Amino acid sequence: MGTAGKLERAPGVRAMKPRQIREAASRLFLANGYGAVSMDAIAREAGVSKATIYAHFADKAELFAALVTEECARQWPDIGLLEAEPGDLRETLLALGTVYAELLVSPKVVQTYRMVVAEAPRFPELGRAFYEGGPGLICGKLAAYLARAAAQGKLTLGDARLAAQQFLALLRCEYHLRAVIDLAPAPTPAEIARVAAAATDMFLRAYGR
Amino acid sequence: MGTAGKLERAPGVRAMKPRQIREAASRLFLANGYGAVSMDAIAREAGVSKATIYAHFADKAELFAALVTEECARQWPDIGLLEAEPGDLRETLLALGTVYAELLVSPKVVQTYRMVVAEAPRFPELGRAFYEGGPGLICGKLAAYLARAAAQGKLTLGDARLAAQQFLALLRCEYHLRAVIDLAPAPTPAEIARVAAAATDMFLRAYGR
DNA sequence: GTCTATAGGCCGATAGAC
DNA sequence: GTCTATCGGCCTATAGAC
Repeated sequence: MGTAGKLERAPGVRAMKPRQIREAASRLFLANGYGAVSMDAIAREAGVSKATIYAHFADKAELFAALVTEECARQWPDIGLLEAEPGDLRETLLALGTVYAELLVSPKVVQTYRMVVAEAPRFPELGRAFYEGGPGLICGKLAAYLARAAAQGKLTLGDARLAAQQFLALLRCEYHLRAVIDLAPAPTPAEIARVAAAATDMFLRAYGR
Repeated sequence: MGTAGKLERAPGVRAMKPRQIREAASRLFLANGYGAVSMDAIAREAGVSKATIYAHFADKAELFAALVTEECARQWPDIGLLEAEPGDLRETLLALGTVYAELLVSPKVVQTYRMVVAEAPRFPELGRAFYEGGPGLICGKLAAYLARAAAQGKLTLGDARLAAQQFLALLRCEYHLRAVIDLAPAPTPAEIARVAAAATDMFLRAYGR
């Protein structure tokens, strides 16, 4: 590491420019949208020349699609609690509900959602990437979890997938809408907790035993 | 009408160009987004010169804001059934649910939503216009309706506003998300009916007596 | 791989005639 | 009010040196 051979480079420095480009472009696109961001602006923000960008990405559309797709896969963590065997149902739903309701109004997710919605007609792959990396993924896991809980007699349900969609819809609620159309203010943690509790209550009153 | 005086014009012809501009711009913005539509394209589509557009609108941003704001106020009809005295609750919720769930995936509403979401950070007035002309309006009316029904002993609820939000959230469900991110296919009328029925069921199991 | 320089086009907005 | 003509600028993308 200290003595670099002829053909070596420091690992952190290798391919540094591409990373700078990705980060700068990602930041600008998420904040300003596809149409309002120029390649000049990205080059300036990344500290490289425009030609360097074109050495790594065919054109602006490809750069945009690559970055947003990447972002879609990255921002949905922390649903491990749905993998475990169903314990106390209310507790699990409340915990999942709080995490998910919070995530749905977080700046990163809101910005990514805006990009995907705005450009979905012109970049169809973004819609699929967003859905499958986010809402679709969690909905599938929740449905499986609910089906297992039902098999254990912890609740009574007809269609597990529908029930999962309903629970997630209750978490989306008005706060998500207000966040994506920029209607302040953002919900406080207390309001998030209230929404998660209300969703859990309603869900268990409908399907609990 | 047949004999036009010196200073008269046929009423349908008066101010025809401005209307052509509005219609053409509206169509193009809704289909392609703010950034992807040029003033040249609008002029071409409207059959007028660019200078004529600038005689009626200060600049592109003002034209866009005016049209989208207009569109926001226009597309939420048919909630008269919430003004009447509460009759059969299940019937009313099911009827409202069907209309609303259908509206939420209609092309016009989906396109308007995309515009508002995409440009909300740069045109804050759009978010307010959309919310107050659409979801906010209907939520307020539904909350009032539910409160009246509760006063008549038809259901038991804590917070009417929260309950209204929950019912509307259940109607939004996954179909709205899939529509706005362009994930085909659009739900069939049968699927819409199923969603409305499921929302009504869940709501009444939670709050009905 | 990365730069500077620039091609070539389209954009928003305006001037001035009618 | 409406047009034609045009300005200055910024945009995407590339050529060519190193």
